[in-house]
Amino acid sequence: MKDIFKEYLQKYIPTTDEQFDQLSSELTIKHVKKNTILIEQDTIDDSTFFVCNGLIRAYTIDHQGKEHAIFFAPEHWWVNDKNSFYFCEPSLFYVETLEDTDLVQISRKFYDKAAILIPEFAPWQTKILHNSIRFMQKRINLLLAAQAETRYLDFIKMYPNLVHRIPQTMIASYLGITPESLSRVRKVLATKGI
Amino acid sequence: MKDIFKEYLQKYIPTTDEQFDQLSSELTIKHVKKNTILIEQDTIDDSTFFVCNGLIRAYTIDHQGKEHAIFFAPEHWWVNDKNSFYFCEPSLFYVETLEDTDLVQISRKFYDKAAILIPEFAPWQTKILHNSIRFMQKRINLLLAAQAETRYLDFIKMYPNLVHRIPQTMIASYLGITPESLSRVRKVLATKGI
DNA sequence: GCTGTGCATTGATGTATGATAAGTAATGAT
DNA sequence: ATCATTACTTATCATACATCAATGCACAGC
Repeated sequence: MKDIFKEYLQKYIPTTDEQFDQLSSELTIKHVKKNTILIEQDTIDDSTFFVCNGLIRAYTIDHQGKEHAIFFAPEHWWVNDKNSFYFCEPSLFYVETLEDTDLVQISRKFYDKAAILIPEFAPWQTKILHNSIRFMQKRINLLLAAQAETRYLDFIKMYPNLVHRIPQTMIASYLGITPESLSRVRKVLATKGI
Repeated sequence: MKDIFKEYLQKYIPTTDEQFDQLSSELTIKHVKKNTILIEQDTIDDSTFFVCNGLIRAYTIDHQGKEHAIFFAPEHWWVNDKNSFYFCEPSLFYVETLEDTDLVQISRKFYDKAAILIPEFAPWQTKILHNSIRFMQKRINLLLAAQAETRYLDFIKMYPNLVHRIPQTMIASYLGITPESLSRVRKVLATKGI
């Protein structure tokens, strides 16, 4: 399983097998059943997960008990709660598996070691952060500007292969609408020929 | 004006006057009148602005011609469009002054030079990125979970000193509601005693 | 095969917010 | 100071979406 992570790493930044071996002790393989909670809301956990296979969702629960999907993470995504991982404060959301998932648990130490060992590591992580910021800005703009149908169309365009792996209830909560509304949106789109 | 930026910098990371002088050539002082557009949507501009005094807003215009505030930036904020600044792609939004504003225009080169000259610079920037991500996640969660009144209350809590400097139309667009709705929300809150 | 449980759909009804329009207050220019 | 422009409020009506409740459907366990 670590090999998947190694290959992924080597795809983006030059990493020798020796370098990887030195970092390897900071990595833990986990095979996790569907519907397992990896990070609890309001707890402190500084680990990051790399998804080898499977699917993860991050979500919050509001005071009414309603869930709101913050993001989904399929294969080759990094998952953490910045509040907890970076700032050592209570996490803002839950992180949970939606499928049986193989993942690599990465300690905070890994980042520090990797930054020293591999010169390209830190800049690459910076790029990932920038990417995530522009992604979120796009999403905020959609939530402000577009209505349900547009948001759903954007979702299936962005994640064409996830639409059928994620329950509609959760897609609805990602879009900020109820499952009923999503169902109606889908009905309208179906008459238009998707 | 560069002194304000220098003091700000030295407050967060140890920077000698000599180090700062070496970077100074990558900084340009600008005094900009109210309502001046600094970055156009859909153009490429890799500069970052540091606000010394004044106030800036970033916003998009949708296909209906409506404006949507992405964020506001008062004194001591950094402003850029990641798409343009980091990825050299067309910017996602406009950046405009809401008040007469003094700012430092920072070139992309500044970042590279500073990272070499000052060891703490890159980690500090990483921290700013992480902070901005958790801020945006909070905002997404609010847009998904909360209704107008809660979002407005959160806004005035977050930016107590900005509420009276930003026209309500723009606050409304930040919250994802119409100015009329904001007016209604404010009326209800007024009867409750703010 | 049944039967239960969890999602998705559908319909009836309610509500927060949008759209439009018009009035008032504040701001800025001459 | 006056007038023009912009910003905010108020009112009415329209609508997208929520809520509540019922039904349908699929799959799991027995």
